[in-house]
Order: sequence, then structure tokens, then C-alpha cells
Amino acid sequence: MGKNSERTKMSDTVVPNDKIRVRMAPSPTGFLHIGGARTALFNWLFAKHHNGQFILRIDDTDVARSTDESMHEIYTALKWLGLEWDEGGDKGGPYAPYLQSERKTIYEKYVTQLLESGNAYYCYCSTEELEAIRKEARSNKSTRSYDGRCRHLSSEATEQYMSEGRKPTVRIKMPDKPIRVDDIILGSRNIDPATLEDEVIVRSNGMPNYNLTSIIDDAEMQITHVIRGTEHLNNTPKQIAIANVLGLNLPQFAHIPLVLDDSGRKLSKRHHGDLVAVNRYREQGYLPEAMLNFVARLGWSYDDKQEIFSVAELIEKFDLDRVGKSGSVFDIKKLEWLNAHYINELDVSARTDAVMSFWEQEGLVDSSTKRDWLEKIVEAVGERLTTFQDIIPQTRYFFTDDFEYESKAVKKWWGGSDEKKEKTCEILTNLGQVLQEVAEFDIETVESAIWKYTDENDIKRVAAMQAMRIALTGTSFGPSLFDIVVLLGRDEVLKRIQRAMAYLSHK
RNA sequence: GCCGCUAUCGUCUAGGGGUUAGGACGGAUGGUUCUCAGCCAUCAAACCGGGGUUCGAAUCCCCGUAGCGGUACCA
Repeated sequence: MGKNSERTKMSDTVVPNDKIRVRMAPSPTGFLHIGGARTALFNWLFAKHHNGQFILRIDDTDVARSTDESMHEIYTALKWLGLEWDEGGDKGGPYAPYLQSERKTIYEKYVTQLLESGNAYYCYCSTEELEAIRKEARSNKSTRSYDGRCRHLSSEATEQYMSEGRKPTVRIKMPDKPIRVDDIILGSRNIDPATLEDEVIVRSNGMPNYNLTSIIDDAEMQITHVIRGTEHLNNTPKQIAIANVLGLNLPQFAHIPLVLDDSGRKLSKRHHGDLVAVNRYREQGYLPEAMLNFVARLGWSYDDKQEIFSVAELIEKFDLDRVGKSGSVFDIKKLEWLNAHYINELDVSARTDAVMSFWEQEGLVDSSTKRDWLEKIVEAVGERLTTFQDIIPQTRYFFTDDFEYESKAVKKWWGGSDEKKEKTCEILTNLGQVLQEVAEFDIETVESAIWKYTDENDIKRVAAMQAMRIALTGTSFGPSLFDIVVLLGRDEVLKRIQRAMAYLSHK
């Protein structure tokens, strides 16, 4: 497999009897966005493909920003996508609890160990002091922004700080030997210890930090592979250093490239708002299959022929060795194409089910609306839906005649001049007459009657049809007009033709 | 500033010393039809730059450049 052979080898180093365990570890500080969904998907696919386990851990050590609401939104999004987890979240499991905020005593044990072995120390620097240190380091072109000055605090200094009431943080002492980082996707490298600084591992409020909790939990929860975004790449050596000192087993790492916006920046809640929220796509009438298929192809490919992958195929074919190294732009056009594809694979009944809530939301249908009729509407709409919410603009006129005539359409097909309008009125009148007299109001009869009229009177089919289409729907495009006519019914059609003629003669 | 990662059509990507550099989305054109969508056909569109290595480089190496990520008592 060419360039990826090295990676393949690395992922194959997993002992086959070892059950693969991966995790998704979101921080509940907002909704799940496209990038997070992809991280979840890659983890989930990797687990499913290798018959392993997918764990959902909630990294909520940031008390100030974490919310319960966010956590539940993440659950909803993940469940909608069908990325069910084997352990964790609201589900529990053998390594419970899975909320880091509930695992404090576990971390405390390790922190004590670190402190006692001299691998961590208290740091009394204030935020302001830290900032000054950083500024200084920057102007000195230093490779780190904290100089480790509290490593060797005298007991007098410590007492002094304590008497001032300062609450210390705990910092990890970084090693002075290079750290080797092996990454399944990115390969191996050695990190110069001069670039590693003594990270804060416990906040002054007593809450431990990500770099500590993450690697501890990965070990405690027997995680074999950490698959996460490359924004964590620089955290990895720090976490490895901590694990080494603690004697923890290391997972294998696989950093997946970022999902970017169309100007090449990382997708984030902060900059892109809920434009990138997974739940929003659900609300807009996207199908989870489309979303999954789309997101899977961001950074992963199978070969040069296949774009459409069912979930089962994804599970069968996905592996880390075909994940690329460079970021990928989120292209909504492609998502739309995929969504249309998956919608069109649904039968009429399933499509009707899917579309129902949108109609209901708009107050267009209620329990008395006939299912049979609705299905026929969906059938008439055919392959015109990109998302389910498209059903509203495309079918509103079936339920109400309270619509405006589109001015562009009016101008083009009803006529800009009085003369043309008169002609249109004449056609409409005759069409109304034809429809009035037609014996059976079904598609075949209506169609042949109309064609008979146009052809015998030397009227262009398009002109007649478009004139009537606007009268019936207000727009110049949509399903087959015969479908519309029959679905609307004779009375409604005649009524709308009357209304159109009134409009034409008054203007 | 410092550290790191990355680099094939506009976008997602295949390929990986010798290819007409392939596919898909999007775009354009034509066909089909009562319109639109769809479908079918066709077209335009790419190896970041410079040096090496080599008979031959988009592919390997080096150096640039650019973009991005990180640089928090966020994750």
C-alpha cells in the first residue's frame, strides 16, 4: 500500500487477542460539531471494524464551562448518528464513573504519588506573574513560556506564599530526555525536552487538568488507541511524560487531521456557531446515513471509485491506514448531494414519515389529513428533495391557496404586456373549460384532454402548462403539472384558475 | 515570537520514479421532458516554488514558501 505501509504495520502491532478499546472524550461545553462527529465516527468505526469497544467519557474537569445541557446535547447528536457507545456516558460500565468530575479521588491518588516522588511540585505563581513570565519568555525567543521557577522553592518562600493566602497549582516536572511520540497516522518523532514546559496538572481550585486526567483515564479504562484531532498533537508528549513517571501503560496514538471551513481554518463552535452543530443538521432534515457517509470521507478514503458507503460498508472497510494527514474542508454541497442520494433511496412511505414532522411544524397537516393523499404528494415531488425541510416550499401550495405569484414567473409566462396577458387569460379560460368538462379527473384523461386542446389550437404546450402552473402553484417549477392537477382536485383547480384570471385582468 | 503538522483540479480524494495524473462534489454545455429536479453525454479544471539524486521526479532527498494547529489554572 505504498506510502502507508509503515502505518499499516504499526496498527498491526496490536496483539490480536487484545480487545481494542477506544474512546470519545468530549468536553461538555457546547454542542457536538462536525469535527467532533468525525472523531466519534472514526473511533466508533475503528472499534466496530476490529470488534472492539467504543467508550464515551465526559471530560468535564472545567467546571466553569461544562454544562449538563451540553452533555445531553452531545448524547442526542451521537445517538441520532447511531454511534452508540458500549460503555460510558449515561450508560455506565466496568470502569465507572465515566464523568471525570466524578473521578477526583482517582486523580488525587496519582497526584500524591507524583508529589511524593518529586515529579510534581506546587506552584504559587499568580496569573499576573505567569503572564509576565510568558511575555518575557517570548521576547527572549524562549522555547517555553514557563521557566519552572517554583521547582525549588525554599520552605520560607512557601510559607510566605501560604501566609499570603495563595492557592497553589500543581505542576508536573518535565523530563530532560527527549520523548518519543509514535503516531499511527503521522509517524514517529522525538520531542526536544527544551520545548516542554512544566504543565499545570492541578488547578488552584483543586480540579485536575486535561493532560493529567486524560492519560490517567486512558490507562485506567484500558484504552488501547487514542484517536483524536491533531489539535492534541502537542499535548501528546506531555501526556506520555506523565504516564512514564506514573508507570502507566500507554495507548497508541492516532491524530486525525482537522476539519476546516472554506477558508481553511479549524471548524469550531466559537467561530462557526451552530452552523456546524450536528443537531442542527438533524433539525434541517438531513439523514444520519448521509452525515456519516460524508464525514467519513473527510480525511479517509477507500479507493478511487467509491463515494457512497453504507454504515455496514464503512465498518467493513474503515481503518486508520487510509486516513490522510492533511486537513479537509467541510463542503456542504457534497453533503447535500449525499443527503439527496439517501433520501431518494427511501421508499415513498418512509419519505412521507420523514417529512411529516416538517408539515406538522408548519401547521400544514394534522391528524385528519389523509395519509394516502400525502404519500401521493411525496411521490409527485419525487427526487426533488435535498433535505426533508425542502418539502415545505415545494408542497405548501397543495395545502393552501394563500400564496403570491412569483413575479419573475409572472413576467415570463403570463406576460409583460396587456396583449400577452389577454392571451394568457384566454388560454386559462379554455383550460378551465377543458378541465370542467373532462369526464374522469385522473392523470391520463386530464393529460390527453389538455394535449388535445393545445395541439388543436396550435398553442405551445410549454406556454399553456406554465401559465396553468403559476395559477395553481404560484411558481414556474415543480412536479409534473398533471400530478398537481389531479392531487388538487377539480374544484380547487378551477377556483385557482378563476383567481389567476381575476389577478390578470385587474393588473 | 516559539514548538509542531501539512501541501495533487475550487472542494473531497486516487495514484506514488516512466500514466493522456483517475474518480466524485461543484461548475459549464448539449440531450430528454409541461417547468424544475433527475437522468444521459460532453467539456473546463490540479501535482506550492527552487535545488539536487536519476536516463527519467508530481512521486525520493534538501532548502524555501504558504497554510493551519498549539503555545491557558480549556479540552
